[in-house]
Amino acid sequence: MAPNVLDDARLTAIGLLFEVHDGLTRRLAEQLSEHGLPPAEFEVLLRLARSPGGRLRMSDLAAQVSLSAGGLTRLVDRLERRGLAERAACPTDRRGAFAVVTPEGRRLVEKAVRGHVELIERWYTGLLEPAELAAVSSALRKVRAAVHPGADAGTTPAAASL
Amino acid sequence: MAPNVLDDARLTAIGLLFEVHDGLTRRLAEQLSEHGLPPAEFEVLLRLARSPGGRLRMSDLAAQVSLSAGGLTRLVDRLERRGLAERAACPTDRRGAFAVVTPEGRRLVEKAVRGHVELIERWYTGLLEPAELAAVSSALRKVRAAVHPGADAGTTPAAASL
DNA sequence: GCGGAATACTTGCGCGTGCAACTGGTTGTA
DNA sequence: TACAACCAGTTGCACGCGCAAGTATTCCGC
Repeated sequence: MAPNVLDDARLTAIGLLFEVHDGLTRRLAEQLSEHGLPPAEFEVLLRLARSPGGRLRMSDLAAQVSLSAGGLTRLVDRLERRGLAERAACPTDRRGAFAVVTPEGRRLVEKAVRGHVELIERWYTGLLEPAELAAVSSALRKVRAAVHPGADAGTTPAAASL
Repeated sequence: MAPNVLDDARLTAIGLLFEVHDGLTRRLAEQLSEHGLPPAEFEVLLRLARSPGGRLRMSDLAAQVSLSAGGLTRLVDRLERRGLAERAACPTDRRGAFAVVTPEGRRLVEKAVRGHVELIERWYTGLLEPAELAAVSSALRKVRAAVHPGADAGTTPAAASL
């Protein structure tokens, strides 16, 4: 084991994080595709379904799901074509638009989310002791606060002023 | 807060993991692009540079970096065009091919990796107490073992027989 | 040692995404 | 009121990727 720059412990530390992410993504995507839902579309529907009025501003949604504005435009296009979401004008700002889940979209996420959560339990949360999981989450929360501002764009008025 | 299926704690637990991943990816990609390296190409070069002889079988490499065979073929094509890697025939199996880092490729990763590690320190490892980081890594190792078999394809002879 | 199944890589094709340019709407300044 | 800077969302374009089909080689049963 050469004390090489290429073998830095920090490199393997994020490597671990990334590999876990890939692995989980893969498993979860498989299950979601049984419902005809790519992961990104599932996440958008989920976030809409959780929001008051089932709606969110396009730009807030884009920030939450880490998608570019253009990417989100087309994603919502696809959802709209399938009748899972629709757009609504923003009364206070005529530039803006809301994305809104339709009842059908809501039914679909609620159906898909059950198996989804089961898989999370099987491949992630269930593999760890409760205390272990709590420790991981608390650590990740710190990191998220640093690297992913706007994770909760549009959820709290205060968040906008950060 | 409705005790809704959509607000399951496990959902927010992976959400956290995924958001951290996105955030880190974004920051790191920015730095790598200063060296003209997309993250996937950096990772491939890094893994090659760390391997004995600077070489790895295409299929092992694909498994390690979670890329499809086709995807890796083209990624190595790009590296080859830039003179950062090349292919070598496998003497024992004429179907197979090795990807090999060139000296120039090695110079580039070694140059890029310094800033890369600095950013990891700043946005991940440095944000956590040593014990905290150790706990996270130990937990993630368990998860990886479950969800990402083949994370070390081609590194140990035993791994091939799983 | 012959024929079929499995394996290692490559290629054609379609799709989702980011980036940059564009349209229309809003806010600030004088 | 007029003008400029800015902002929200959409569209054109190029690119990287997965999937499935194709080619070449190796492995296995008989």
